[in-house]
Amino acid sequence: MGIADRKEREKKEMRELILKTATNLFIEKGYEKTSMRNIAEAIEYSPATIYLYFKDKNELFYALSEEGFRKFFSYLGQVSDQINPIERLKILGRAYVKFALTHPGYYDLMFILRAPMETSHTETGWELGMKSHGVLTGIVADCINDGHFKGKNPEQVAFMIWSLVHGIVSFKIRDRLKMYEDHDHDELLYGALDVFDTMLERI
Amino acid sequence: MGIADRKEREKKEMRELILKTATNLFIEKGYEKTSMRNIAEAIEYSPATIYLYFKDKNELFYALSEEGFRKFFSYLGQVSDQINPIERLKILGRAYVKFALTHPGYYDLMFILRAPMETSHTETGWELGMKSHGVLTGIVADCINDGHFKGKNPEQVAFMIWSLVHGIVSFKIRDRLKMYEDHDHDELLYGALDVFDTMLERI
DNA sequence: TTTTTTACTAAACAGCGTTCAGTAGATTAA
DNA sequence: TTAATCTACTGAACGCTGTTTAGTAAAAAA
Repeated sequence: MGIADRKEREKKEMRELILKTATNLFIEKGYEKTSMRNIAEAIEYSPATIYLYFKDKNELFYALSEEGFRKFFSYLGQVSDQINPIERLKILGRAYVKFALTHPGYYDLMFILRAPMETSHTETGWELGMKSHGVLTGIVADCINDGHFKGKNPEQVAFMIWSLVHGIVSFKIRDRLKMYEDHDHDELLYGALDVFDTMLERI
Repeated sequence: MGIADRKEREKKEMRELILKTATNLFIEKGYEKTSMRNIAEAIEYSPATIYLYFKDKNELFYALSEEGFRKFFSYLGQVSDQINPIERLKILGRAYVKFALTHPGYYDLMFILRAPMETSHTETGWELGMKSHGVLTGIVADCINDGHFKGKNPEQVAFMIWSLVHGIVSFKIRDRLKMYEDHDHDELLYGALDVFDTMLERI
């Protein structure tokens, strides 16, 4: 049945169009300031049409965050296969920060924005998030095997490290670096990572 | 001129009433979900009246954040006068986390929420923020005097530490601890601080 | 007592997310 | 080919948002 095939294809294309347009708008204007009407106008359809493809604004932006998680995971995948796990940890931290600074819109959506998380956050996005976290816990486990973080709970260690990089980029993304006005931000961010590196080398 | 005095007093009282009501609403419902109409209804005045006392919603919530910064600074002031600066650092971190978990609404407003920061953030609030940051940099300076963080830039060290605690509480406040569902959150948060403590003892 | 000032509000504007009855056109069945 | 059905879409509305403005009743000043 070729007609059904074509219809299905068209439906998928429309979904893609909405998603692509929404992504562009959201990257240039930010999540909160991108309205369903904005998106509708950009694709030259009525706002109601979007609701035939996405349940509501949340679902639409969950789909976006899924794309974000895909990008995120590919960034973290770039960690070199350094034998020294502490070195891998350092590289992972820098990859994390680089992702956040390169795709602040996505990062905001994924890790900062307040959005009803009840919806199980689009299975795929969720799985990729878990997988990304697995990269970190894997390296932490290697560190512990190598005698680092002696007597520490691996989950707590991983969470501590994750919090550090999240804190760094959150301040930058949400514009809370006023007290460092006279400092170069990149220098401050990567300098903080350097300090942490030194601490990692001693535990 | 007693009449002018009374009028001024009444004006101040009205401002206080709006502020107090807004605070209550915002603490129980969150910033974004508290509307000017909600506040107006609660104080039994028309929405337009609020605009006679505050330029717009931003200014109203800047006033709120000022109160937040006052509370914040009083929390940080609680750091014991331990002689060992590393110990002071640990206590400061716990005070920070405690503030954020006790007043998540304020914390969100002060450090997470996206709001036009152009307005120089109500001088008083800004000054208290700087003063709070000063507490941290002061202790860091003491640490460096004691031979810790050798060769490191104090600002970068301070920012690193601040980022860590900010990251920890941000994940909690913005509900991003799903991957630690089976862990007790408090245990995770304070456990992460413990891990960091151990690292502090070695640098 | 009359004029002016003050404190306030009703109503509107333009935006928002979302829903729903209705429709034009494509598809299918007779 | 014609009639019936189904599909994709939309106009208009609902109730919400922050904000502005013209107008008013009461208080203060003249």
